[in-house]
Amino acid sequence: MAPESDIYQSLKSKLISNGFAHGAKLRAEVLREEYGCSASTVREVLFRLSTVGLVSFQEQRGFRVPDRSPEKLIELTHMRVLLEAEGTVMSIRRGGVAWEAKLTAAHHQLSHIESRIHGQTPSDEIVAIWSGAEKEFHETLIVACGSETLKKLHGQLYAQFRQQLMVADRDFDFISTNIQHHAAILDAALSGDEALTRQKVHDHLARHLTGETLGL
Amino acid sequence: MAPESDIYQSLKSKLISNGFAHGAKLRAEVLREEYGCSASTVREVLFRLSTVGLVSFQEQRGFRVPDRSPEKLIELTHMRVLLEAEGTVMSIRRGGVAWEAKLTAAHHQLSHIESRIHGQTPSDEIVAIWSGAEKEFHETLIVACGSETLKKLHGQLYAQFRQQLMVADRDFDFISTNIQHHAAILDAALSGDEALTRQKVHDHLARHLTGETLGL
DNA sequence: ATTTCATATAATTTCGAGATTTTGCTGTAT
DNA sequence: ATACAGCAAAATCTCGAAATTATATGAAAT
Repeated sequence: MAPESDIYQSLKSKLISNGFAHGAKLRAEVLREEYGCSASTVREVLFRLSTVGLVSFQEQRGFRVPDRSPEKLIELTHMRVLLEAEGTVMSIRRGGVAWEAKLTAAHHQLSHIESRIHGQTPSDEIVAIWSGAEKEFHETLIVACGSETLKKLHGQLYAQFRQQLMVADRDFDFISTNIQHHAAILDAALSGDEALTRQKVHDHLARHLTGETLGL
Repeated sequence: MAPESDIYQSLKSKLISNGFAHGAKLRAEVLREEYGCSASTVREVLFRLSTVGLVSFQEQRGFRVPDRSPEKLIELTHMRVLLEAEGTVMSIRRGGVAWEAKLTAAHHQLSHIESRIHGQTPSDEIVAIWSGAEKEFHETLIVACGSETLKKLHGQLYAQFRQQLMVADRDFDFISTNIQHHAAILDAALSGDEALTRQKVHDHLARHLTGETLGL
């Protein structure tokens, strides 16, 4: 039998990879069958996901997938820039060579995948791999910051960001610029230039601050 | 019968005002009686509180009140400075006169209470009033920032910060410096000097960045 | 045709019991 | 004395059904 934590992870990744339509109702009775557990168990999971912003909840009106909104994406991006820039600078200060090695490795992986995608429309599987590598790179940036609080907060924001972005749209034109952005962040971090690093983290996410990535 | 949202609020405020000992076990069966509902309902509430960091949860081992730790308080303070400084600057830019008036009002209230406390050891009731006013002032700083995401995040952090701080300790010696800090933040904000405002927000919280407020 | 109200249907919320797992205790062997 | 196994007690987790509340349907009145 699937323990509740598994259902939590499974539902979470489905929400983040846009396995549900935005605004769709999430009925515990329906999801119950898919996971082979009771409705109460699903309900608990949905409650937990609602407190971290991945599911919206209204009393007596059940659970829903949050709607997409340009404002929300802009706000989430803003917070990501704030936390990621701060966390990366902290990692630079206290991460040492071990962190630099980890970051270089994460970038190498991501870079490899992105150059494969470059130009063509990738398969579902490639998209999933890219998502994992992109997440890994951005998590590695802040992994040595020394603040569990920052990392947990960033995790919440990143998940909501992904949910808003709908990578499933397959608009991978941005990949080529992404390659340059990620390289620029890596170079700045390795050089130890804190101001430059902050700038490059900001530049990488800046296109989400205008609403253009949501078709505005 | 108390709806679940009431139990959530009630438990939350009890956790924040240190109505439970740090590290204490939170058994659903016990809390059930206090709120006159079933254990399952309490369990759901505890789950929700765990996702926002006010309750710690371990699989098959139940719920606990998070332990106090200097590191945690330092991390929470760091994040508060980051978000509160940013949010206040955003409020300065887009809040207008209406926001300035609200902030002045909130400060006036807080200032009044703090000058009454000054020197003496206050009663439970006064502490509760002060807590409310202090929360109100800091929320007002960021209320006009325009980002629901920032406000929600800050709310989570503020709650955890309060839980760590244990105001119940009644060490109100800091009140006199607090009065000056709050006034300095207000003045800086009203003057429109963004850099100065960031500095004053930082200064106000700086004493929590050393661990001294946890007896180190 | 639109609104209002009563009814029927469906969804949500609460509950307490049964199944599972952990925890504490006791006796035995090293 | 310490370590370990087995047993008992207590706590946690899961479940499905009952109670409550929202939503949809349709009839009557304006």
